[in-house]
Amino acid sequence: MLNLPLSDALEQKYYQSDDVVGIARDLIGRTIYSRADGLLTAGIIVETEAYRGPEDRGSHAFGGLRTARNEMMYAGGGSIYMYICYGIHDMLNIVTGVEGSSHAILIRAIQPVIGIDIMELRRASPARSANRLGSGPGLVAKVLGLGKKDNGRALDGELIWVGADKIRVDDGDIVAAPRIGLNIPEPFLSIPWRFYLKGNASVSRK
DNA sequence: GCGACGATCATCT
DNA sequence: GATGATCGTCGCG
Repeated sequence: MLNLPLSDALEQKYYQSDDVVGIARDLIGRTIYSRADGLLTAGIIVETEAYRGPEDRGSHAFGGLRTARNEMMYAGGGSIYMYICYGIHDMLNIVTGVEGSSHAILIRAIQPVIGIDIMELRRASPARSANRLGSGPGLVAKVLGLGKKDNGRALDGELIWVGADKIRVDDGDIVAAPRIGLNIPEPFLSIPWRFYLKGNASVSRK
């Protein structure tokens, strides 16, 4: 097995900013690592979506809603919020902001880097190519081996973390677009809080 | 390549 | 009882 150098985990301070949209954009090009099942997997984050706490109609915390499901959104930045969508898919979110602010970032797509063979085993049906293994929010959680059981885990380098290192990303290579799959009224529907790496083969299909 | 649709169930009303 | 921050398959031509 190749002994690749791993990037150290971003410090917790990184996640405390109130600018969830800025962090969602900054995460593009960083690597997310998982040791689920004791198996190392990692991928470059190439697509994210910001959900801005109580004032964003698309957020699970809109209006200050607080339930058993979204409780982790209020825990403060540096942990993950996981929930099940459509009864089938686990969604991986990174919580940001200070305690009580309830901002979160959905990781929509990763470009596989480490543990590609493991990711292929975790996929029920075979992907067309390695680049497509994590090209959608449900697939990201699946290939990283993460599920609702991991809700609230800290991004501290134990089970899961985002590396401090970042590949070079030109500002013009990040596209800002409306978020996917929401059924909400304007102006929230068209807010360009989805970010992705232009031309990258691992970005989710529209 | 693209649009339509069914799967499947935790969560909220 | 209705609904989703989705995905894979099917039919088309």
